Amino acid sequence: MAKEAYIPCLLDIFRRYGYDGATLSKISQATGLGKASLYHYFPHGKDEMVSTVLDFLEKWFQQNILEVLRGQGTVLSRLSQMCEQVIQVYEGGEQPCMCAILLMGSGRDIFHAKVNLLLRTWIDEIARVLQTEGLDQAIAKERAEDALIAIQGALILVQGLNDTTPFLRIMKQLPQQICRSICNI
Amino acid sequence: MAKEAYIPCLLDIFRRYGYDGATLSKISQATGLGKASLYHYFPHGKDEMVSTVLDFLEKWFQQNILEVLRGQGTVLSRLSQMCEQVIQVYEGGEQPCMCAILLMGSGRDIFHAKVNLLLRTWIDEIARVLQTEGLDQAIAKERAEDALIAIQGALILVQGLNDTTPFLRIMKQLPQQICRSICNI
DNA sequence: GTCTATAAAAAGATAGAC
DNA sequence: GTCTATCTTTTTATAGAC
Repeated sequence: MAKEAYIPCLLDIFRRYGYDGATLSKISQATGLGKASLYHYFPHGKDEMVSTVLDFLEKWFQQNILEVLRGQGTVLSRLSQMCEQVIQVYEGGEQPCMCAILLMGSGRDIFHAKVNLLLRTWIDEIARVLQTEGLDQAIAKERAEDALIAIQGALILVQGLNDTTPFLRIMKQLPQQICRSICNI
Repeated sequence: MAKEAYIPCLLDIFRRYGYDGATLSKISQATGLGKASLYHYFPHGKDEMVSTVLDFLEKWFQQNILEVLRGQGTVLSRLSQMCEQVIQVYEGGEQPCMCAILLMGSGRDIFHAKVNLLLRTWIDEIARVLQTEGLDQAIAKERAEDALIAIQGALILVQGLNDTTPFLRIMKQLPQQICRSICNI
């Protein structure tokens, strides 16, 4: 069995318990693998598991977010496609964001650089899309930040309220919201 | 020394390391108290420390957020005052939110009810303020949710970017944003 | 109230059989 | 590749002296 097969399970565990809360015992139980087997796949232990999951998510991000933003169609259409992907990956708001998870707790020191890069890349790409449609550079960057703030904030609130409604509402409104001066002129 | 004296230090530790990452060793080092002394103040261990911190934050929230929202002045002025308090408590975006911290990790199971109540209370109070100024009930609730989403999302983004600028920008824009149809008519 | 010392439990990690 | 067994380290918790 290839170690990639365990990524969905690992992702689930880390999102559920966080970096510090995801103990090897829990991971062992969830994957059905003994601790020794886990070290066979991931010689450097938990950190390597997180790294593997992050690499997977980065690839997913490249293929499903960046690709869509760089693709064909109007700005509005591209942002809508992005939002659909976002809804998918967070399972309609049921799942927290791995980036946020890693920023809370002692995993922060280890993985901050990767999370930082991913967030900046995302912001830059949204801003680029808005700019190509004539939006001022500074405004475009702020709008892109606003988009990520809305996504991350909605995911947090939804976790706290135990109700995904606000997340789905925000995702529905986001495309119009972000390119408002472009569409409304 | 009363145990209340250690609350700021405990708050700092939990915000920095999260529930699972905040070990007794770290807490011992940060407070300058031996482990046995910690159990003298908090017989039930870490959970009681978190509970004490949460009680403190709840009181702060009552006195500095709810009080302001229920106070004198225009809607815009009250929301502005709220935002100033928010900037204070999160130290201009440097500090993460204790609610978000507790929602990520295994502390979630223990403290979710308290976090949930606090978030709902906050939303309800903002919505109430907007309603008294004639805003439709459903819209007011969505706007209140939007406010918390903006705050929480900005705090996450700022942690990821290591730059508090977006948080301060969001806080500056928030009052106008939230009561826009009231002010713009 | 604070400490030292220590115990008990859990987590992280490895050796070696199959 | 997976396991049992074991080991080390860390974490949690307590007893008892001062």
